[in-house]
Amino acid sequence: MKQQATLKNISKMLNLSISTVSRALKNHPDISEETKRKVLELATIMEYEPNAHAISLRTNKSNAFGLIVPVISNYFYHSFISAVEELSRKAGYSLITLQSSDDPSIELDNIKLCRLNRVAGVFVAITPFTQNIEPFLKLIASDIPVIFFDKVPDYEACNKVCVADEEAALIAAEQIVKHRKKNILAIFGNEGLSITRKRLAAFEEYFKKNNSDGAITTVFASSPAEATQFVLDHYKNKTKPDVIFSMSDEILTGVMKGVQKLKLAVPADTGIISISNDGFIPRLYDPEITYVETSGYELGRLAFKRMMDHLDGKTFVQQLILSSRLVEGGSL
Amino acid sequence: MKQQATLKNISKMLNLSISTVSRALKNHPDISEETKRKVLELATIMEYEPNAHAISLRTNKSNAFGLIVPVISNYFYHSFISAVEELSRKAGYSLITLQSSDDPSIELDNIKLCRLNRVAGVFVAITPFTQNIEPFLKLIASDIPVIFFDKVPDYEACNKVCVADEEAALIAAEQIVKHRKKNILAIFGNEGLSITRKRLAAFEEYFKKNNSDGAITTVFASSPAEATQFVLDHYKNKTKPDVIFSMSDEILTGVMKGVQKLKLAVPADTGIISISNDGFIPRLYDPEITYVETSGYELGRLAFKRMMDHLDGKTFVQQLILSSRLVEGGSL
DNA sequence: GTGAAAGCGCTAACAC
DNA sequence: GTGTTAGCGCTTTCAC
Repeated sequence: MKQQATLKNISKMLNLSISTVSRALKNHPDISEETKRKVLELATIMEYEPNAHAISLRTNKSNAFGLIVPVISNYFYHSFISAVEELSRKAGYSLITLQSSDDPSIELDNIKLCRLNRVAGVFVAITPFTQNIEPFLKLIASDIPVIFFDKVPDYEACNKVCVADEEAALIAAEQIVKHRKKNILAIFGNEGLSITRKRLAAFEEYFKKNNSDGAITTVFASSPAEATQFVLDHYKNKTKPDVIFSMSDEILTGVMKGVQKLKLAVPADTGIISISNDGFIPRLYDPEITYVETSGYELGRLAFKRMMDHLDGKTFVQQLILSSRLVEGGSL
Repeated sequence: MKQQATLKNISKMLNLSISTVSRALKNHPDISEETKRKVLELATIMEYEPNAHAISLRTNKSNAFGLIVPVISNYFYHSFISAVEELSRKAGYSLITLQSSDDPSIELDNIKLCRLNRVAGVFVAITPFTQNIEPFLKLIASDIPVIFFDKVPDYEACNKVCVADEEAALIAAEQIVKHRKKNILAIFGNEGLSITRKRLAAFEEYFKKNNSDGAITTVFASSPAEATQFVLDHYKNKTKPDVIFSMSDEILTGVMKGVQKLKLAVPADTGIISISNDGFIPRLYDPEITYVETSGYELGRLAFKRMMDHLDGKTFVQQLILSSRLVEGGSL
């Protein structure tokens, strides 16, 4: 194995001191042009690359961010990860990706790993079961900024970036009313999640205010299969729904399976509208499903910007909300 | 900000030398029980955590793996990443995830990053445009093992783990013959990719040997939209295909959109069979699509095992193939 | 304009 | 059983 290029052995070869070489490579004004030239030349030949660990040790900071998500293989998170990775690399940082598998104790391990690696900052979406956010506050106290995204704690005094859950539900409700649908089957996700509660509240609120004559049937599906079953059940009734609202991509996959099973024509037999991450799922069908986008990729960009601002000294607490937008398919 | 617990300041507080503290924490037999007890107690109180960078600097190895993929948001790779992350964490390693965005020059940067961070090993799926694998060979020469997966170079003398492309296509062909389909529309991906060539060759080979009376129409779609178009075109003909073979999840999404547009009944009007990563896409439809699985998650497990074996000294070159299996839906 | 030395946190060879 | 020392690669202060 070829020996590593270090300041030490470059300096030896040129009969210079280590510090001179270091300064030459940093283009320090003290060093003569002649010396700089020689050093640079040899460094290039030897493919000198500074040792990241040595630098991290000195500065007690690494050139890496930590990113903790409940699961990587998720409709939403891999878009987020993709965005953050891209921006991190461009800014000269690496990204350490960690998943908690919805387990708070693994999450705790992951926090510890971030601390061990003295990461420059942490992006985190907490698990549905995370109760205690003390460990995160301790990270912050150790001078490691934490940006919560998507699944954020209720605790106020921390940096958060979220998609506009209320707004997304509201836009969907608006569309339903605009298309004069009267008999709505609204399928939400797990009732315990705050995302469900928020979207549900906004959805119902809108109808209370704007459409007293529409009948809403609200159900909660904790899996796509349950969503399918709800569709099958409700279209057996005499009074069939004329539109299905789906809270998420995951629910939508279940809904569409039901729709296919019953061979319902969309939008003739029933309208469909969904909230979706990047529109991947809604675009799988024909006609494409009309959806309200809450983009993981965009959220990643927003979170990254917040992180960099924080590192630039804008350390005040901020809670950012990413706007949603309607993408028309042919399903309404 | 609270001061970090280090060996140095623990030793000061106990009036011991740094090395004694170090040894006590490592449960070294030389150290007296009494001392060990005292040290351990204080270390716990102070929440001592060894500095990963200091250790990496000494050993010139870090506790992290590098993982380079063309894109994170991909049908296949995020399952792979998920598996490798999980196993890495359990083995005490972190995972640095990097994406090359299908750009060899970014890939080069990523390799460099792995080297700077002195990662313990690298998992890599190369971009479709990677010509020069010298940089990877240099990593290996610097004592950093490289495991190629999925998209691997033609170069022989390196460690590779792949899904069984030939076998997968063969199993699919077998099913088509078994179901007595005679008029086959076979849709493959980008003709330039080796994965396409392999699957195509195995597919055609099988029919040449086993079913001289079946008519195969082979087309290449470089996007789901093109696949959709192929379906629309071929079902306008007098002699309609009685089965569609789709080479990948990506193609399948396009195929199914065409099938929905034409309101073809599956399997009555046409059979469908696909090769798929984890079955996520095939299971979205009703009936569920019969597919041959080439699991990214399983491939991740295999690659990780190979990496650990390599680190354990089994450094010989190996090329591993992950078997495929048939998962029956109701589409044939 | 250049060099010597200290120190980041940790480990291990070598005293005693 | 414990301490001293040197060194991993780098930066920076202080000398000259």
